[in-house]
Amino acid sequence: MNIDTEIDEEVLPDCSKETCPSGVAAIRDTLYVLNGKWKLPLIFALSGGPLRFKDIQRSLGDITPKMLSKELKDLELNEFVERIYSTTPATVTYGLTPYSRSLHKVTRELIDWGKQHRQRIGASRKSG
Amino acid sequence: MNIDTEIDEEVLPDCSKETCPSGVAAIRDTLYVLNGKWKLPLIFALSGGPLRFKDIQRSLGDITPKMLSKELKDLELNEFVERIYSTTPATVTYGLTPYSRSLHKVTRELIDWGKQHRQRIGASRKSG
DNA sequence: CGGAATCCCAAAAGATACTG
DNA sequence: CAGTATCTTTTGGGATTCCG
Repeated sequence: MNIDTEIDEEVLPDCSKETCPSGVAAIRDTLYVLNGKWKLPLIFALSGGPLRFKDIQRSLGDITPKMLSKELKDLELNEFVERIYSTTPATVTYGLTPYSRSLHKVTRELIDWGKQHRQRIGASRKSG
Repeated sequence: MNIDTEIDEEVLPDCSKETCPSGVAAIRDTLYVLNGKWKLPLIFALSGGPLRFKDIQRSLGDITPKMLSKELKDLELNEFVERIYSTTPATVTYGLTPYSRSLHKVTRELIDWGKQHRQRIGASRKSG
């Protein structure tokens, strides 16, 4: 726990210009911010309303507290998630920011695709 | 290059049941198949038509041949990409399968979001 | 050009234990 | 409950070399 908590993250990768076509660049931008195994599931888990640390953990199934803690910090930095302090009783919950709502269609498509893909896998495993 | 080329990958993670809500599970399913830095950009890069190895490399900007080779294999296994052999001249290209088209809306949303996010970042860096 | 083989490093992620 | 600290393992990914 040092004083200035050095944050040297780049905002976005440098694949923006003529190095790669704009579509590829845009996808890479998105993936850069939403990278890893947990960020999107976590954001979706909060879409029903703010949750406490332990409840998020349960929603995600098997994330370790260390990972969850780190991911929450990342998402706070990128303004997708905010801590909500409440007194009586003194608890902290994590909720989505307005900006995170811009991800709604992304998560929607990911869910839809995941569902149909699982069906496909199930079907193909039966039929051969 | 051994004989049986052991493939022990699980088709999908086991977060499917009551352990986590269906939306979270579906997102995790999707992310499990499309994980990493390169798969989605790669699929999108091929959406304009089949490309050769070197051309894909150029499209993605800076992927190493080793990574590209690995990612192409992964995507072949999951039936998103297929090799296309052509004679006269003898070349190999990589093209999208019909199934990969089911990802169209996903990539569309990722691109849209990436573009608007980059704008937002640019704007906020100027104003604040 | 189209890759495969090898080596190496950094980041991601998991296990476990611990504190307020 | 809400995290933090340490440690270990796994994966991602780059550099380089080599071969058909």
